[in-house]
Amino acid sequence: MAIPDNPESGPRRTRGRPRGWDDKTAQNTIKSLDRAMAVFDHVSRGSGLALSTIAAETQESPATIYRILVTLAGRGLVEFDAEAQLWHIGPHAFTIGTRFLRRTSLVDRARPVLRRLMEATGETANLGVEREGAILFVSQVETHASIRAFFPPGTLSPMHVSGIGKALLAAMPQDRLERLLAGQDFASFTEHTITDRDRLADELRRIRARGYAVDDEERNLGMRCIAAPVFDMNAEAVAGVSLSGPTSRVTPDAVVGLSGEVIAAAEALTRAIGGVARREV
Amino acid sequence: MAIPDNPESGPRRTRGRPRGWDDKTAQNTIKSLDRAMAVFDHVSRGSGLALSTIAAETQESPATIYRILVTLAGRGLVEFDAEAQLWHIGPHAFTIGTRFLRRTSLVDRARPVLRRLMEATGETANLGVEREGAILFVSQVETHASIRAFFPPGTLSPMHVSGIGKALLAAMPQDRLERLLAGQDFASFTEHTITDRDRLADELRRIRARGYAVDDEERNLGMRCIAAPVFDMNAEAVAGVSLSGPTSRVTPDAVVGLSGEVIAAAEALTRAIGGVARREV
DNA sequence: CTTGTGTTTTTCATATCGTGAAAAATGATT
DNA sequence: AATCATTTTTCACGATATGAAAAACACAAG
Repeated sequence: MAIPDNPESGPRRTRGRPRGWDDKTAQNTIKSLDRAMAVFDHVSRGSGLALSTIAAETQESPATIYRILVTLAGRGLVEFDAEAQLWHIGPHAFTIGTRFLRRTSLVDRARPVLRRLMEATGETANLGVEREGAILFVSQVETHASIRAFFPPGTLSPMHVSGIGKALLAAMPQDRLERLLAGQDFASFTEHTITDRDRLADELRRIRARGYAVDDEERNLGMRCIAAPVFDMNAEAVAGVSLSGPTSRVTPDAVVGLSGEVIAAAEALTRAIGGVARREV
Repeated sequence: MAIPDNPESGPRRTRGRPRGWDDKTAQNTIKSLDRAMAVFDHVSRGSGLALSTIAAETQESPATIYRILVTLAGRGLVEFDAEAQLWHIGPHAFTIGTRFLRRTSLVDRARPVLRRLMEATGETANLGVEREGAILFVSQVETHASIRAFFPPGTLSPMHVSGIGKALLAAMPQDRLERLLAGQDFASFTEHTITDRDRLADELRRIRARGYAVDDEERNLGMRCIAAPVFDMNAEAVAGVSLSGPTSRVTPDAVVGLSGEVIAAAEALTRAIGGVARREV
């Protein structure tokens, strides 16, 4: 299967581009609009909020909140439950929000995240998804170092020997986990491969606890791998981000520091595809 | 919109309710906010709009548009594609929008059911609810097959051309059915679309008899769909589960077998949300 | 390299319009 | 009825959103 990895392409009619498009330009924001959006966000989080509650929690005057809500309600972005006198997120917010899906491709969104991760750490960054009980590596940004982990996009790997695979297994509901493992034969690749079901269960517990998985020469001798899960809109783990490098650089000591970067990248990607992390649910 | 709302839900201290909550109170709206939301909506509709385009189409000054966009971008509601210099809907809009679905546990409960249905049949499984006389597809588990039915969550479809729509119509009390159909124009999508009121009545009788509905290329040529209704605690059909796939796989012969799976899934979901099927009443 | 063109930002002076305090309205509670 | 806890509305003020125009910018053409 060819992985469509289209780097820079398409129309490029760039004119009048400003220099810094970081967030320094955040001086030109409209204050009142920003505050209104904060209220919008707040309402969407809660499940039925009273006007007074919102006012208190957002530190705004009830009058202001009232006008914001009425305005948003006029466009269906929020909704008023007249029975219970509570404000909810409205249907049109859903309609607008789902329009985002039209242009979301996990792979495209992952590129900048992977690049940043590689640049921050100097190691090869990977993106993998689950396909038929195995991990399919779909995208990658390679390090510049001459000694590097190498496995091209398109590679398939059993779940129990890949960092991403273990990260996904650890983030999975129990029943689905069991169904997936039922079809596995726990093939051994190196002397470090986990081939025992109980040891894997232990490992998954550990992964859940610390938030990232490590493939410690379980697939290839001399290669270590750190991975974290990416969640979709349903808080289901749909992909994993990983960092892979030679054991000489990715030492057990280094893993601790690198894991932070990997987790941050996974979280950034989760946000970029409109996902929500398990714990936010 | 008939999504079962959990009646428990927090404080119910209803006081100081206003009289008319129609739209007469739309005098208290905030002008600038409303205009900003119009821009937001506009951006979400388009697929990549230039600042100048938005300004022209919304009749606002470029400067204003710029500030609105920068503000919204600060919250991830819109996004700026620096390559192409185009504005898009942002990931956070999606995040907020999907929170609409949390108002009901229906979607959450449906996930495992849909997944199992997909795995059992190999075809894409969908969940839809009725909203304003149309079917809103709110959740989906896609098949892995490369030839697949595709319509993203958030899609709206007239009731008479969707399997779920017909299943819901068939499970509806007569008076509500008539009220709903009154507002329909029976738009035709393919040569198989049912555009005649009497033929639809026949079809609904057939659906009631066998317990499932079939969309036989009535919406999209080459796509067949099998659907069954999901009931809430009041034995009202509040949602539908469907299976959709290409006519090459979902043949008339296959429909018989698949329908059993669909009905089972719908019944499982009915149980999962504490509903009761019509006949159990 | 210089000039020209179609963009996108920033500046700035102006009056619009959003704001909060407080009063009025409203329905639940006693 | 009277009281209370909310939610609307009113009102006067000044913060701030606004559009025009100028500046900054990228690219194309000369």
